[in-house]
Amino acid sequence: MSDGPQQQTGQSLLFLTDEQLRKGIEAMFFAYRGFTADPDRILEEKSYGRAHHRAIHFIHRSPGTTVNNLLSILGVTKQSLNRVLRTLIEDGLVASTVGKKDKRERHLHLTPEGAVLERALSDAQRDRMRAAYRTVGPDAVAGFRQVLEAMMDDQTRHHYEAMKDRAE
Amino acid sequence: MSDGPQQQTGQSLLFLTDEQLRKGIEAMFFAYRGFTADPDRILEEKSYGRAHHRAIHFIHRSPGTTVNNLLSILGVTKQSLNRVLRTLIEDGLVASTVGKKDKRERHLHLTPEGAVLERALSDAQRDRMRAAYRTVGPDAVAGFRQVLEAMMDDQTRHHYEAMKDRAE
DNA sequence: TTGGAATGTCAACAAAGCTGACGTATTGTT
DNA sequence: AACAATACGTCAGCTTTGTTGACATTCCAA
Repeated sequence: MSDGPQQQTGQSLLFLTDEQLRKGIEAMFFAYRGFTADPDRILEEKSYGRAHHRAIHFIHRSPGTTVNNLLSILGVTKQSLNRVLRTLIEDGLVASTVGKKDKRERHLHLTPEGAVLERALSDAQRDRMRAAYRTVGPDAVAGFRQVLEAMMDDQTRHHYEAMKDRAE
Repeated sequence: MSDGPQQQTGQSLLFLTDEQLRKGIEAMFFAYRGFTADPDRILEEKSYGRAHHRAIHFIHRSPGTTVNNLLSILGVTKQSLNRVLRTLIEDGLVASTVGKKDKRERHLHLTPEGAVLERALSDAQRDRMRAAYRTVGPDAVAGFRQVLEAMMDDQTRHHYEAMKDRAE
């Protein structure tokens, strides 16, 4: 064969070789380390971990969200999330208020102090992202986002889409 | 101002807004879950974890690598890696042989059985990657790789580059 | 009104990271 | 030859963050 099993519509399928895919896999692995490195440094000072960061991020994104909702976004068990939330509440970074309609629910908000940490974390993470984006330009960034979205699970993509256009 | 602080060379900087960057951050977070989901399922059956997967992957990539080298690629402590390596060796997936030139070193290889698991894991991970790549096309994939590479730490990028073109 | 479903909390355990200390074999240096 | 440095393995103990199981509270529907 000269062009692979699929019908070629004029463009090469060389980007689908195992070798190319393996490079993508390794790039993803190594890049994720960079992605978390800067916030990790800030978190370490305060003795928090990535789980705290994720909780803070999505509470900031969806103020008033319930524990259950946060659970399904983060994809962990409620017991695991609860431990993190408890410390954040004790430390005064997150406020938990009993639901008005349904008293079983707890609505979560960042306190002013929590918002300060959120800002520090997301600034750090955005700085690296911005530098990368600026280096490669808008077309590459568009491709980046397309691949990531195509890589998500359907359920996960649902969460992502739901949040995506909320504030634009 | 009408066009932002930087000098515009004709193209918009809208892709550098905080909002766009936040979307990229969330896309990265959600996509990484998809990225690991398929191998995770296979690993769970065998009571292994992601740490085992990473070790197997890079031993496959660099047959005969030493423990020290693997350590610096993975970015963990030797105690942590050793725990994983020990179980893989006990289970007969990895072979550790004393170095010929330097007898202090141990050279790591996958056994045939280890290669079988490696293949299963990377097939699963590649399938998803391939589907994503195919959906978005080669230009988007090129952008994806560019952004990931720009996001890495310098040290990490060094490991990535060193491995990148070994087999093409 | 009562029993089941939903929401959230507490307890105990496991995986996988970490530091620190130490032993052993080997290599390199003085 | 003596000594320091390197590579590796291991023990002990700690932290973060995931898990399952048991339980209290609240809501809703039969």
